Parts: sequence; structure tokens; C-alpha cells
Amino acid sequence: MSEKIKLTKEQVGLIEQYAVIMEQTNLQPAMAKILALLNVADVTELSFNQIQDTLGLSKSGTSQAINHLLAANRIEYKTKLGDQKRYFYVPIQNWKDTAARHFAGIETYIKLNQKILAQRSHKTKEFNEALKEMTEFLSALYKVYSDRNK
Amino acid sequence: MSEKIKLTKEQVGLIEQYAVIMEQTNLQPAMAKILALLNVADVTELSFNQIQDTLGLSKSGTSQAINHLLAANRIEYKTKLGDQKRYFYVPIQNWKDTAARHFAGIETYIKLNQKILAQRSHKTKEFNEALKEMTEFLSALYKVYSDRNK
DNA sequence: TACATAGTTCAGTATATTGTGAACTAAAAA
DNA sequence: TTTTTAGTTCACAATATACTGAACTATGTA
Repeated sequence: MSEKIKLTKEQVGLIEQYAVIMEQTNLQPAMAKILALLNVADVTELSFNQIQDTLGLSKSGTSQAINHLLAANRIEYKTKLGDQKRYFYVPIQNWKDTAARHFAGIETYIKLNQKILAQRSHKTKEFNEALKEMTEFLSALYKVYSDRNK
Repeated sequence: MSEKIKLTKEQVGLIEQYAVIMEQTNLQPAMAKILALLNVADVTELSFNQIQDTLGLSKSGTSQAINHLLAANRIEYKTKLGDQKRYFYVPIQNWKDTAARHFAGIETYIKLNQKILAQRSHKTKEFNEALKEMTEFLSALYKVYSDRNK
């Protein structure tokens, strides 16, 4: 018996839009749809079967996508006593850790640009100034993040 | 005759690091190396042959990578009178346009999350609050960008 | 023990990516 | 006109990706 969960038309629309945005960040379609579902559905913890049936994916496709998402720390699961299923959810409460990883990448990029600037010939003035401005803008963004978390 | 350009050891190291960062943003290796070279080299405008020889790429690989970068607006080229070559460069002076496109994507994501929040059941209080906090953080970043550009 | 549940793993298919070398082409130079 | 320059295009190879269905497995239930 299908365990497809009920969704309003609005929710279906939001899931589709969310999935497209996720695909644009280089996530594969099945993973994108699972993340979208877990972000939009009112039931925030869904079983393997609920995910599979609601999204119309194959069993193995669901398994592989879930394992990729688990490996990438995009989802987690919990179990319930007296129930052998796993319930998958988006650990949205950890969004600050996710942000921290993003900003660590940005910091690396900022520092590399600073090293590049430090050794560039002063003959390419316009290039250097634009690179410096851009790096300073990134630093300003970084500051917004680090100020909020100090 | 090879038109390989001269690079210091430090520059070679910076190019390699830059290329790795670019590959992590889902750019293919050849494209990543070309962008890295054009960001680090003191000569900011390089010909097809200088790029190919300096990076040790095949002719067709160079052609395809350059055309991808041109199509993605990551590089541009200029010509010089009395010289049939094209000279490729990173239009770093346009970094604000690039930032604008990034933030347009972030804005779309923020608005979608606001729509999701607006229709979520109030029963998932913790989820909703975390999603709201995250969306507000993204809005704060967005504000840094839009304040600088108003 | 037998059966159901909750998945995992594997082989295969289809398609996309990332490159290579060789042949081709258009414009300019000799 | 012939040759050189500055690339482009194509056929091919190697590898990666994104799934499917079918068989398998581990744990719990009857």
C-alpha cells in the first residue's frame, strides 16, 4: 500500500520550485526533490517509503539519494522505539554549522586573493584595484557572518 | 615555438591553489586552470597560444574551455590592430555584475523560504523558527550587498 | 521456523563530461 | 597564388552520473 503523504497544491508547487533551485546548486534531481519535500512538508520526519511513494522514485534510487544526502550531512535520521523504520529529516537547527563551512570556503578564497594581490606587479593597476575591491566586499560579507557568531 | 609565459614559483603555486578552489565550485579542470592563470599572471591579457602552452593543454581542449568560459561570461577577449590574435582576460572590473547575479539567486531562495514559512503548519515550531532564523541571516547578507549598491 | 519489513547491492542502460588528435576553415601575410 | 596564423569542428575514448529492476540481506514478528 502506498504511503504517499498528502500535500496541498501550494506545497507541490513549492517543492517543485525548491527542487529546481537545488538542482541549480548541482544536486542531482532525486536528491533535490527529497530535500525539497523535507523542507516543505508539514511532517518533518519522513520514512523511506513515504519519501519514495510521495516523490514517485524507485526503491534503489531513493536508497542511493538518501545515502548521498546522509554522507553530505544534508539530512539525518532518527528511529522510534517499537518501529524499525528510520525517519529522515533536514537538520535545519544546524544551519549555523552549514553556514560556517560555507564561510570557511569564502575565507580561503579571500586569503588566496590577498596572497595574489600581495605579489602582483604594480603595473596592472586597474586589475589590482578591482580585485582588491572585490576581496574587500567579500571580507565585508565575511564580517557580517563572524560578527554574528563571536 | 612555445609561447609559454614566465611565472615565478610563487605564481605557479598560487595558480594551482586557485584552480583547486575553482574546481570545487564545479568548474572543469581546464577551465579552472585558465581562470587561475588569468587571475595570477602579471600579463592580464593572454593569447590562445600563451594559455595553451603555459598550461600544457591540447589545442582543442583549450578552444573548448575558452568557449565555455566566454559563454559563461567568466572571460572576455579583445583584439589589437595589426594582430589577428584574440587576447583573453578576466573582466574583473565587472565583479559587481557577477555579485549581482549571485545575490539575485540568493534573493530567489530567500523569497521561496518566506513562502514556505508563510504556509507551514504552526505545529512544527522548532523547524519553523530555525528556518526563519536562517532566512533572516541570508536577508542580513543580502542587505550588506544591497546597501552597498543603492 | 517461516514470513514480513526495511532497506542495500548489483548489473545494466542511458546520457553527460572532459578530454585527445586529426582534419578542416577563414583571414591575413608573403 | 601559396602559405601561415589562429583557431574550430569532429570522431573517438575514457570516465562519471543517474537512474531502473531484480536479487539479496538483516532484523523483527508470527
